[in-house]
Amino acid sequence: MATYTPSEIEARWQAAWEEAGIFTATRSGDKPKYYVLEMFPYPSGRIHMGHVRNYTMGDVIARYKMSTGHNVLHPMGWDAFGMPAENAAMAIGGHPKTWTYDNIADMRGQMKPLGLSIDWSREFATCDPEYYGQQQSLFLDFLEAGLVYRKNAQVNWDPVDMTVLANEQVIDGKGWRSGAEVERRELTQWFFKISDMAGELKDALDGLDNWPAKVRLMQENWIGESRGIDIPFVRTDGDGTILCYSTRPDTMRGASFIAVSPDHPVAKALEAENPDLAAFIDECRKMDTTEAAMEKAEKKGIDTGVRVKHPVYPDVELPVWIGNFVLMDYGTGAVFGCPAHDQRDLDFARKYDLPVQNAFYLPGDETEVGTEALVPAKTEKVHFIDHFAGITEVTSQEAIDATIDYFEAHDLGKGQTKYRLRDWGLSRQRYWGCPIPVVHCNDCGVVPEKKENLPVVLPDDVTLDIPGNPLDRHPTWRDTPCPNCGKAAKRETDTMDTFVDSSWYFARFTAPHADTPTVKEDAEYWMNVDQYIGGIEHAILHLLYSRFFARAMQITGHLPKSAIEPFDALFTQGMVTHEIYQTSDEKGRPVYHLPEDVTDGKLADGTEVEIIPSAKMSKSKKNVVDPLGIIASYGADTARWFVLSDSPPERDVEWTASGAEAAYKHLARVWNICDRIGAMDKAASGQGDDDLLRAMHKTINDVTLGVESFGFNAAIAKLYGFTATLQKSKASHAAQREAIMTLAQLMAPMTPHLAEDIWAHQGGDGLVTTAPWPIADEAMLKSDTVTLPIQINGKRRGELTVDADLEKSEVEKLALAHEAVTKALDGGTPKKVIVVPGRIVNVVV
RNA sequence: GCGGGCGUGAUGGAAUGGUAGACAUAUCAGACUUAAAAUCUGAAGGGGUGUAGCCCCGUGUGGGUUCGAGUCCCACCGCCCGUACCA
Repeated sequence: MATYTPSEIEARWQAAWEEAGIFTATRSGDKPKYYVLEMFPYPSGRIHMGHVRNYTMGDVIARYKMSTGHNVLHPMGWDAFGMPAENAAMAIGGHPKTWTYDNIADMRGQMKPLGLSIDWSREFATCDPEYYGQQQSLFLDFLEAGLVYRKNAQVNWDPVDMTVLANEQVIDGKGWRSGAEVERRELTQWFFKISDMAGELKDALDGLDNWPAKVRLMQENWIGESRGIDIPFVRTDGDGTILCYSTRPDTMRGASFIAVSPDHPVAKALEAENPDLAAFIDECRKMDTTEAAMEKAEKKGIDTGVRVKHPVYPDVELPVWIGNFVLMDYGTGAVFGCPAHDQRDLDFARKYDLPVQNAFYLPGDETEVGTEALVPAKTEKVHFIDHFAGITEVTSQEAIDATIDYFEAHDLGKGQTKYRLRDWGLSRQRYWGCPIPVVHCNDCGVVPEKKENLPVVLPDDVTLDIPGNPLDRHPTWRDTPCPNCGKAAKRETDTMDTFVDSSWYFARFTAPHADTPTVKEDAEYWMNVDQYIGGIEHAILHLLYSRFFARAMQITGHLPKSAIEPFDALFTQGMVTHEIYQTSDEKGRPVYHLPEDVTDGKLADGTEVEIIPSAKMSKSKKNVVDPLGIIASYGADTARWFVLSDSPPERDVEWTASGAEAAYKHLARVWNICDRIGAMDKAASGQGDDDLLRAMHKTINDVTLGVESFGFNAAIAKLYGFTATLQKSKASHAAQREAIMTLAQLMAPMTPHLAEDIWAHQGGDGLVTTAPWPIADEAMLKSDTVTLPIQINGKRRGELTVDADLEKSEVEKLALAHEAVTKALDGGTPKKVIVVPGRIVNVVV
């Protein structure tokens, strides 16, 4: 008897697919198109089981759609710019470009043996000048359309290394390399005007029916639409007004102070003359720039001495404080504090001994606020105290609306809809990114590079041995004639955020080598992405930026209007998690190690590593398994089968060696069944043909539903069950042959090589990959009888087997006659009987 | 801090509000074998008991809605993701 030898089978069928060219996507009118895309990988150097799982899922969908008569586009590329390449260059020498392209070659080589149905002719890396040159062209179009602008923004500044740090490089407020206390520094930077589209981006979420509800909710909260009011507070020193934004103007009676951001013009103006304020503002600038750090920091403030008039009670004066918790980017950078009805304001007021006064009570409970702010739901009715707009007992929401009306009527303020979403800062003070194609000219100012001069190519002759952006100190690259006047000028040395690269790659895949960003016919044919698959960690930023880009590309004529929501369906798979292995160098700085270099918590030289359960780590304490080792031992089909069967796609993946072994054994079992059926007497009669075929149609139905709903693990469980049935079957050759060929088809999206081999072995027509998906016969799915559990008071007490189409009343009669029921009733009558046809009977006694 | 999610046997997990633990791993028993491996068959949530049966408990904790809750609601605990310069 022959044995299952995946290495031989897999190489053979991959060659067959290649020769048939079936994964090369071309526009054609006779089939519906289907574009399936997995979030493209960062070329870190080695693929891991998480990648295998991600791309196998996409491959299952792509292959399934191919066999259901679709013209499938399934491309692959590389998100190739970013910090790790620069870090590698600093740590081990060499050039980011070499490191990146070497990694891409390695990873491509590791990916190909998986037998993915990828159209490799469309492959590109975002660091290819052919790609980022088109990105520069897009940038110039966005600039012309008014979608890009410059403004000052703060960055983390390392005063020792004299460089800008990413948030990730700031650890407990200190630079990761230098250990120096990080400061904030203001730079002029480029921004995309995403905030102009905030309302639209929020409203369009409603139409994304095939996105997970949690992602839509996260985006909605992130965009953060709020209805409130801008209220100018008049300064008592006659020096104009301070504009505050509030979503709770109804609590105005309880206002006891104004708090402005340390970056607010009022604060900046006073900084020069007041050393105490300057010291406080300076302290605020020591904090790193992340929202989490700001929110978790102790709430502090300082009185500026400035006073404003209460807009409703002009006799009341409110002090103006600088608060470290007020964000300049949100609202107007100034708020009024109402301690009685906001916990943060209350804590602040108690700390600095500011007045606390209720604006309302709960009806019938006139307790003054103590240590806990009174913040009932906006839908709850509250009793207002002496409200200026004349309202008494209404809900907070009604009070807010009435107050805004009152303020507008009396010209005290203006109702505003604001968003939490800020503009997208795209400037990065780094080398390994897409150069921003503008030139700074002393005479003409900021001048866009001419399109015919694109791409602005990154120079290769740089070194990363000293911190900072080497483009800043490049001897010649920076010097360039002004595109406008021709005089000597200097290039912008900032590069683009890598999120820009990943915000339109899906559109580029439709015409990956065109000399324009997109090609109309291709974009119109292939867009949208029908199924997008990726990690939940991208739920907000990447997906929101891509949605913005699709709109901006539509405005600038690079995408059709139909593609402004570029992803029709989204599936978020579980995280790719890792342990981090760390040691320290002589200066106490962290050094990281690959899992394959760590054995029992030690390096080869015996050094113990610290295992950090930080950001993205492995749930299990086991090391990360190299997919190549698995493929070498068991074959790609085993790896694919296991990563799909192990856990539900939306959860984190965990590898177990025994699971892989079991997957291999199962595939070998299927192969052996195929072998046995091939050797059967073709003419011999058998028993149980009908049972086998019924089981087969049930399995077709279950697996089809499973694949369509991303229930891959459940689909595989059904395939296990059907394999066991087939294994024990004594049916005729014809029935068993039909069963094994159907089994091969159902397994084909997951284990395509094995499926092809079985298909060929049984004399199937052509390739199983292109064979039409089997269709379940409805008539074979129905069964004549059904077994219903009988519950008494919700607890299972017996069961009843009845004809499937028996009347409800008849079922009830039979149930009441059941021994367990008569015993429980003890001669009495039931309070209630619930019969759910085909499901359950519940008797309440 | 804030926003979102998750929590079920020894383990990964299954379960349109309707028999909790499918399927798989590990375990145990049996068949085959001189033996082992491989393969095949079967058992198995915990506890009790009169042991082919029956009863009690059981899906992080505590409440609630319902004829019926792993599933829906509220509160809490733990973990994970995001938090705008990691990708």
